[in-house]
Amino acid sequence: MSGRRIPDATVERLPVYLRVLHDLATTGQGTVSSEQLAEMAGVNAAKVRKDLSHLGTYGTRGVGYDVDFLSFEIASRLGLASETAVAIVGMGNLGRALANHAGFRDRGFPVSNLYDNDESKVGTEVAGHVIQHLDELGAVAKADIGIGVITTPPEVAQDVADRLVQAGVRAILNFAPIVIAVPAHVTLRKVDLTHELQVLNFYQQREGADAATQPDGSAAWLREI
Amino acid sequence: MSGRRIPDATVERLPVYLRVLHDLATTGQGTVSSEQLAEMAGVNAAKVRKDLSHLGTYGTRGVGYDVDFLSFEIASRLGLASETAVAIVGMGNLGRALANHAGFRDRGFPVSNLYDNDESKVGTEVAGHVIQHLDELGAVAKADIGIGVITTPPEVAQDVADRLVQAGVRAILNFAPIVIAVPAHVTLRKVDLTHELQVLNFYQQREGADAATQPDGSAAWLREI
DNA sequence: TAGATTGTTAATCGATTAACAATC
DNA sequence: TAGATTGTTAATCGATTAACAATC
Repeated sequence: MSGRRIPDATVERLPVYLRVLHDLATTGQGTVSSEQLAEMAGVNAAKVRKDLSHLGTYGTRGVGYDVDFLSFEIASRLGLASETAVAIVGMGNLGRALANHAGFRDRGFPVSNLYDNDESKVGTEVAGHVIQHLDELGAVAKADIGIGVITTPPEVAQDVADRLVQAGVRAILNFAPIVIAVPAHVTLRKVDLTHELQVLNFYQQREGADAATQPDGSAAWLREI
Repeated sequence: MSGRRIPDATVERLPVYLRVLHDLATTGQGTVSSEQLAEMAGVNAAKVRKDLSHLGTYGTRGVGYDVDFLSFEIASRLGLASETAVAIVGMGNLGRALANHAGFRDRGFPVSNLYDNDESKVGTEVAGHVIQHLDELGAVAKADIGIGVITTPPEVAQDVADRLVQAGVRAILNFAPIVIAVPAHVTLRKVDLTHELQVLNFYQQREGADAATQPDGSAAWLREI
């Protein structure tokens, strides 16, 4: 059944499936089973079928899914039929790296505007774009920026978010390591690099602790005392 | 009750709480209620108390949590008592930006090694480190690298992951837009920038559709035909 | 027809949340 | 003691998974 509301957990996996389907299309494979798609996406087959069932009944029993057709349907659901312009605010190391990241343009997210509040940077070029002053953000027509990316220091991130919202931006990707607040109609996601390292650290350490735990539940290091 | 196993969802939030607690410590605030911590972390108070209850009973009824003490306990659980060295493989735009990212060192994750397979880059310096050839990865003693970061093109990401695992690295953060496989004892996380934009695009678009949906359930655009 | 594979059901598991007794 | 706030319970919700009838 092609239910109306797609679960959040499923939405998170759609880009992964799309990526795999593109790879399959490149190799010329015409159809794919949930089994193979699952294998390549790093999930299990039941989850793939359940996820896809939320989009519609696009598979053929006994055969699988048509790679191109499924690819198109997922892209449509993700709203990738048209390009979405991206503005990056904060031209430090990360901001410049993202501005130069070819993957954005290639995947339908061309970088259209770069901003900073540092006068020495304003007017210089990065990745073919002249850096504008943050104050010019309001001059952009509402529809011109689909997604705002924040790569500023945390101290100014909330202010930048406010300005983006004021300028009509309704989707924000925040790289600044701070919790920012936006109105309900704005979609916010964050990428916190240190956060990733800390969580990795936790599981790595726990894995080690588990490995050192004996069947009787006592930790190995206790024996070394 | 300080249960042994911390739920994944809680682990994901611990770094956020830690960040907030550090900010509070900086302002000199001695104790914090679950209410305030929740507000600052962007979650609800019941979730904060539930999360913290998995670590132990560190709060005081009627008072709240001691900022420094709780901060220390969370940091301990995340394994942040000692530093964890980070190696970055792939010295493109993103790799160089991460190498220069001061936030890593400041948070206990000093960048210790940089690698690339491009001979023209090997031997040059980035952020005070000489870039080494990928082939030298195996020469690193097991304990020297705590976390490997992959910022290569997707085509070589799996090979790089294999080499990191071979070199004894047990935690990997993958920025290459491809699903990579690692042995069970290795912890893997990924950051896919395009993925983030695609998911943002989905919700932004759906938000628009929701706004255009009338109370009776019909979409607004139907009326415009 | 026989084999393959989907789409869906239902059981299970984990996460969220409100409510409140415990207690500082 | 009275007010505040935790830690825990229990209800609810959403996600995962195995199993299998439907069907190509």
